[in-house]
Amino acid sequence: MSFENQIVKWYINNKRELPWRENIDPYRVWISEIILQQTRVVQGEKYFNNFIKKFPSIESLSSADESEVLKMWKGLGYYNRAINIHKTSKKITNTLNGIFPNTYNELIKLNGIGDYTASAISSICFHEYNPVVDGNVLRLLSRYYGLKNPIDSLKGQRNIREIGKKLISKVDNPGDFNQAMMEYGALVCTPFPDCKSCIFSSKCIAHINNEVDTIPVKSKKKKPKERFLNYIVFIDSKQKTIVNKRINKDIWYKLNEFPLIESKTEIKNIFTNSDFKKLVDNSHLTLKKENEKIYRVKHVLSHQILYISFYQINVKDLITSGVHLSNLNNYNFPVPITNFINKLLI
DNA sequence: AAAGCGGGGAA
DNA sequence: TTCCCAGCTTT
Repeated sequence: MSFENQIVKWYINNKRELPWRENIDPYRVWISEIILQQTRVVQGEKYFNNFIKKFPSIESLSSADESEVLKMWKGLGYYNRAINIHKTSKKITNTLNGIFPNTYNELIKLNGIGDYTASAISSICFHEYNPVVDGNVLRLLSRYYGLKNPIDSLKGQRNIREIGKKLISKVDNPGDFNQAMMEYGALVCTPFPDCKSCIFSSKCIAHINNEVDTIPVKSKKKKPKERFLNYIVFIDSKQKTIVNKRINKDIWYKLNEFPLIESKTEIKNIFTNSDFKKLVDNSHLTLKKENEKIYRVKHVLSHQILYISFYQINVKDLITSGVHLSNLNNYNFPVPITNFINKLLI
């Protein structure tokens, strides 16, 4: 049996029962594909269920506030995915008459949908023969064919896409084939695989040449940059504090935070009045030194290492238009700030 | 072509 | 610690 038919057969017999496989509603498939970008199935599954429960249809999603969509995304990371999902839902509802685009060429024009997602949706929902190229496929095919082009290079990825194109052209169900490739990469041909249980081990070039641990090849190695974030958590006598929204093109775009001073190194000394008068509009606030607490935490992202300090400072004056501490859970904070609030502030 | 963008789980 | 996950967008 050919590779492409063998892996589809394996998929039919071994696939996981997952909520987005209950049907092929393009809305649900689309949401699942966006959630699962750079995200493991086990992590994304609960987000998918919560998201679909909150927004059962594309109309309900399109009429929601952006903050409500971000709330469902909180903790999942790469928050532009949520913003793009919201944008695209509005476009489909308001300018495409609510009709989901049903071809690769139309899908790839939408915000947040690239080659992978357009291929996935068009193959699973509309039976188009577009091969997906994700991390699983790159790993599986580069091992099976013994390819040593770096998989993080455009050339290496284009090559594997061409191979995928030939393979998918010979199967009956392109959606099943694409999901089979990813499922096999996720369950069998993993980064540290158990080749004894692999049905392709007798034909896998990497296995035959004992190169499974060196294929796929990756070229890029970038050192994460270090940043020092100092959050000032003002608290007045009425238990109110100041909350801002991140508006710059940076991490945590459109999420909330406390007043921030970013520094080149870790700040040891306590802030003075002049330090934090720069932070807030109502600079009549005065520092009250007693009851001050400092909490430091290291938070690691893929591309940055964050050294975060929270300075909890009581102020004498009342904060105008502040947020009560018991009301903070209505705001979308990044994970390290949520942890601080839950563990130490409330 | 390269950089920027989260968070968590596994080895 | 290091790797990497159903990638996309901007520079």
